[in-house]
Amino acid sequence: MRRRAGIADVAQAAGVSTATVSRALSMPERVGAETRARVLKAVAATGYRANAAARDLRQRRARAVTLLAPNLANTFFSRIVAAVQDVAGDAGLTVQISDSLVEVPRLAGLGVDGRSDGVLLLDGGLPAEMVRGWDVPVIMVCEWIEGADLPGVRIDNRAGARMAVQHLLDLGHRHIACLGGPGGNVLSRARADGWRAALAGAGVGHRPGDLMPGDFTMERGARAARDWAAMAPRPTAVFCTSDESALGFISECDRMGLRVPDDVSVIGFDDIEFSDRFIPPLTTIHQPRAALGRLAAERLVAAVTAGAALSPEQSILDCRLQVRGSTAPV
Amino acid sequence: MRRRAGIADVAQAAGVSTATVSRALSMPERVGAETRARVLKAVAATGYRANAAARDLRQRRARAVTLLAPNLANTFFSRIVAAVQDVAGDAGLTVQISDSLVEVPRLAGLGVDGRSDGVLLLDGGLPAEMVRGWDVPVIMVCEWIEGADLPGVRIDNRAGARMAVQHLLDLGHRHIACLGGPGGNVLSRARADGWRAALAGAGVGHRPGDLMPGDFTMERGARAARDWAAMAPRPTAVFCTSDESALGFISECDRMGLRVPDDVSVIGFDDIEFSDRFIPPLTTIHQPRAALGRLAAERLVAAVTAGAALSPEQSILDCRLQVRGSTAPV
DNA sequence: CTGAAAGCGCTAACAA
DNA sequence: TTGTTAGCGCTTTCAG
Repeated sequence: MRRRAGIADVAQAAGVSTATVSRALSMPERVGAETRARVLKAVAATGYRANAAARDLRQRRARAVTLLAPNLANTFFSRIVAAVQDVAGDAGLTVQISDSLVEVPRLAGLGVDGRSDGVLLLDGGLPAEMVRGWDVPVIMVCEWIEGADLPGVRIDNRAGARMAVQHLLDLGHRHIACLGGPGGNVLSRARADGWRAALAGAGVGHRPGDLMPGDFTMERGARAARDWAAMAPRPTAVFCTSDESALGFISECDRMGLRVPDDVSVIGFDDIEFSDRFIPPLTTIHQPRAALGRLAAERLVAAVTAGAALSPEQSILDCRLQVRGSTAPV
Repeated sequence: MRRRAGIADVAQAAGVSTATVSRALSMPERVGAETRARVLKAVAATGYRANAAARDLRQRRARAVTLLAPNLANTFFSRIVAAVQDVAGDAGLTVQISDSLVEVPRLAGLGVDGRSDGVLLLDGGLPAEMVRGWDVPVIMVCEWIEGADLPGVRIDNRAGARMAVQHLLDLGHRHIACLGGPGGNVLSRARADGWRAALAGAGVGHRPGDLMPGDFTMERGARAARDWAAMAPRPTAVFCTSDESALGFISECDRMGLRVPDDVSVIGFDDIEFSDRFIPPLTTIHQPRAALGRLAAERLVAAVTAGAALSPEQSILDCRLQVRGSTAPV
């Protein structure tokens, strides 16, 4: 296959300068109609396609944004990724994905190597000073970094957790366990706080063992179910800080011959795809993932295309209680 | 914030030429020890970081691969995406994601705009001539394009489907429906073929209505369950060509007061995360998604870094029957 | 071992 | 309206 045509080939074929070709393609109105036609014909004849990398270098921008998340395999992220891709794609920006769990040196270069115009950060666990070292705009999605006050898009996790626990209280439960998330994670903390606050608000106590360690995964949820079954007295309800762990919990209950919600009420957090179709359907806090991804992408794209800084505000989207079949009165 | 240091700034600070700085950084052994030290000091002092975009342009490569899939929101893809990211990242390549469902013109530019060195294509529905028009290597993952014989990595879907149906036959089922996938999709066809072949091999017949239209989604699976319930006689087992649709099917059976596997055996295809923890756990054909993504990425990365063409072979990975609780003897 | 100079392929001032 | 001329920031001959 012969070498791909460059702008010079087109210019020659059309009998004009390369500058004219460039203009005919990117600002057609500033070129004579007849010239433009000649150029377009030459483009068609040569099969010319502009080299985006060269244009980007010249214009000192990358026309790309980076999505940085821990564990891309997590299905929680997929909807967000899709929404981001959608918005960015419509704006003519490429989306690059990266794993935030790789070594810091590799990450540090990300925001400064000229290959990305902005970052969507879904991991609140990165060192604030590293993120500050990037010289492209950064927006946090879902999570946030304590003390680095970056622009962000998220829900009020603490309030969501309170709603969840309040729902259980409303059903008459008075012994409510909480299955936590990964240690150190901001969401884990906020949601566990909400659990505590709801109980305190209702004057209901809890024992040390009622806050069960977790990590948002199904396997860990299953393990928690076994631990729960061994407790005496058993909590009559459990607030799982993620849907995945709730699903794992329920599944393991089933394997132990215990029924949800008859033997224990279970509520989750996130409202992932499968929750609605689980058996029983999972009562949970709905987190609008597509909207979160979309809004974050829109804010970032706006900043990037305007060449402006991101406004530092936090966009807080609503979450809501989605009552389904996994919770019942005591 | 002051302007980011360029290679010229470093050169000046170190009292050497830009060429030497470049060499000190990328081929340290070809520079005098003392000079190298001076350069590194200057790098540290200026906070210099090479502009990757400029390097890439000069070297005429993008150090990036593109992952092109329909509907990134589909959880089926997440594991593959993660595996690809992992392999590519380790090789120093960026992963760009794109939606294969956007308009053809936008897609056509993808493989020729100099911003990507290769494509992982997860959509068998793209026009072959467009893909042929790309001038970077392309590897198909999971799906394939009829008639364009591109390198690929996948399982034998027809054989997998046969295994699934054979399992039902072995359990004594003689009236086995098939819930299909999206029309025109290569996987739909291959899996439905496998269903037909297995039945034929066992001398078991099927009626026209036994091949139910589907699209791999849970909602459609649920709808199929209602259709199935209305059939007379009802098939005693159904082979769903995707796990998602199987889960939707089972869930809807539950809502109708019917039990799986007591009232109907259900088998899926893919073995997604949730299948193992569904109630009942889903019997299915395990498709090694991480391995598929990993191998495809490895092949592509090898070709890209060697600057060589991809060998045209199809890598066929093993799939296997994973028996769980959603199937039972008649 | 090091430096000067020529680009990668394109766009943006500036003139004409 | 069009062409000329410089670069974007780096790497890579080619000399020295």
